[in-house]
Amino acid sequence: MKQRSPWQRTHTCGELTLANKDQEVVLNGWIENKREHGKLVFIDLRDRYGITQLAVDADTAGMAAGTFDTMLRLGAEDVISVRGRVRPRGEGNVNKNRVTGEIELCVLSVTVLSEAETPPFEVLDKAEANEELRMQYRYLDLRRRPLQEALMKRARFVTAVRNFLQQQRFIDVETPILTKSTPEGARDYLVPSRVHPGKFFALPQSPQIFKQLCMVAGLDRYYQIARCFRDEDLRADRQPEFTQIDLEMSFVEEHDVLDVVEAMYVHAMKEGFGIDVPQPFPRFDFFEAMDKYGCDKPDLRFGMLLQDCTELAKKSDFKVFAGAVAAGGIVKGICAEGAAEKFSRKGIDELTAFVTQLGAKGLAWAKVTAAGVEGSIAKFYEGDKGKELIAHMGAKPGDLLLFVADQKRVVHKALGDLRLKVGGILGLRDPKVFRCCWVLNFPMFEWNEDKHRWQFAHNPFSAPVDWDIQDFGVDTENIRSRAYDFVMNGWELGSGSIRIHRTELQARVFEFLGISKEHQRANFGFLLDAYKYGGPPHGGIALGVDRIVTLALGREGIRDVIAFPKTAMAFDLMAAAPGEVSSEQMKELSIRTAVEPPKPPAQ
RNA sequence: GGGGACGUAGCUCAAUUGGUUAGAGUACCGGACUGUCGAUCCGGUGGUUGCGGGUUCGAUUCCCGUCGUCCUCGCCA
Repeated sequence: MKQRSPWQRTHTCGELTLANKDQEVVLNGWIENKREHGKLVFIDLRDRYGITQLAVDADTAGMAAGTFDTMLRLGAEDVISVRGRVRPRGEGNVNKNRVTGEIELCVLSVTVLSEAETPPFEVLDKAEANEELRMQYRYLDLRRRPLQEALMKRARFVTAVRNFLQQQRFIDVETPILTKSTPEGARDYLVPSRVHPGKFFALPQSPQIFKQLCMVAGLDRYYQIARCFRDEDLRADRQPEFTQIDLEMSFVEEHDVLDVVEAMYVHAMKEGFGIDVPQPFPRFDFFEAMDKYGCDKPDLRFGMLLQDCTELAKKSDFKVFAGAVAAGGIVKGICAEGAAEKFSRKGIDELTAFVTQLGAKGLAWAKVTAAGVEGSIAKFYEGDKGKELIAHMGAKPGDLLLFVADQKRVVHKALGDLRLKVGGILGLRDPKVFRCCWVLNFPMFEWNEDKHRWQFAHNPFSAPVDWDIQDFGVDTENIRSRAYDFVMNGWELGSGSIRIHRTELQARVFEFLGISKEHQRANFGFLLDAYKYGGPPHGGIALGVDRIVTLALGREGIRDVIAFPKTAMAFDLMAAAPGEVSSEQMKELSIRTAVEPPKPPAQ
């Protein structure tokens, strides 16, 4: 039999029920709450598994001397071991909100394992303290059930992913954390090398190159729950270090990757969170997604698709419409079902302000009635013209029609965001509903206005749809890459591609992007070299674990699902990191800071 | 780097558009209480109003700077 010290628990705080009636048990945990009634005291004892009520009755036969007084003295967050007898609570005293609510532990003795100072905030299920304080005392915040639940479900999800991939013959491979700076992309976190004075490692922005090298190595299927580091400014959905499900497969085409990931995702969502994600995930061509949803990450929880009205607008008397078309633009509209009476004149003004902020010149609108349309564009759409518009939009009385006329880019941005906003107002974006999709064939390059040159849209290793393409300079904006995104509820959760696996093509992409031969050699030489020795066709994807868990649990931001997150200024309030280091350490690393040491306060 | 919001008791907030001794709930401390479950009742301790400067007879309140937190744009292949 396993050895157990007298103070060690026989059960957790979440498992005792009527089945344990009359048993003598030992529980360990934190005091959550105490309710005194003179000679009777109730204490809620908490551990990860639940809460059990302790009843300390001064008149209990066989109670160890001093137990009652000790219990009276103890308070919130003290850590104790209690020995007692399980007893039913009796009629009218059952707490149905708790698994252990039908019993209580009649305390016979107590051992104080650790006394706690009054905590800086109360450890309650509901977070009442502000985030700054909660991050500073993260270990206290993590005692709260919602946070523990997030960590447990996250762990279950990740385990399900591992099990699935392992079964699909993927190999979990660890790639370096100390690696090489990549010239493009996000800013790197750098680590100075002691033995190579003046030289620096970079923390990986992703294991991208290494996983491709795993393919060249013949591992065939690689995966890793990988930590990635990017030194960019943060957001609610962004941390300087974050976790990806990173995978790569050899001898595959898009559908092979998508099929595996889709099956993995459905499995892990069910195992981790009990969420049923409906399949199959629709697969959109990039331009199809843009046309229908105005963005490359469609929220499929509701319809309200963008509908092209350019042809109708062409012959319109409404100068805003006709004018936009004449200027080479387009006109599109959305139909918000039954929304006519939900938006007052003021409400529509707010929507107008919203799209104006996004670059649109205005918002044309019409409420559909039995007789036709009324609203800002009604006088241009009287009689048959109005009927034609209604028919074109597939609208019925009570619907609200919203239109934007401008250059395509502006229309898609404004109407795409407006669709989300109106959908939100109408309650069509239920956080408990989950709809996934794929978006394929992204443009290979995008124009960088500031740097005045083309840059890759996904990553420089994504293959073009046309393997034999000779000149990237011709019709550049229409060159498509074999890149794809994984999207759920309007959030981009993953991104990947079929890669280039030939030296020559990879070199030409780099060349087109203005990365010199020397630069290529210095930064990607080992990848280009690797391809010389036989690189298999391959492709993969990386999914953002933090975002997936956040969305699945309906939390506000990814900080809620990360054990020890950093602030918006990338600062760890608990550890006070980053911090200063000694001059000896600096000297050893051959580095000097350009920051003036803080002046000592004036005497 | 830009914009916005916030910073008052351990915690969450209030304080009359600049005016008496900065209040409440909760936590904490003391007391009462044998069926509570965010127990209840009575009493009490607790404040550099983030920090620095300015305007004013007088600043939690107005102004400038600074620090911190959050949101957001840029940025994030």
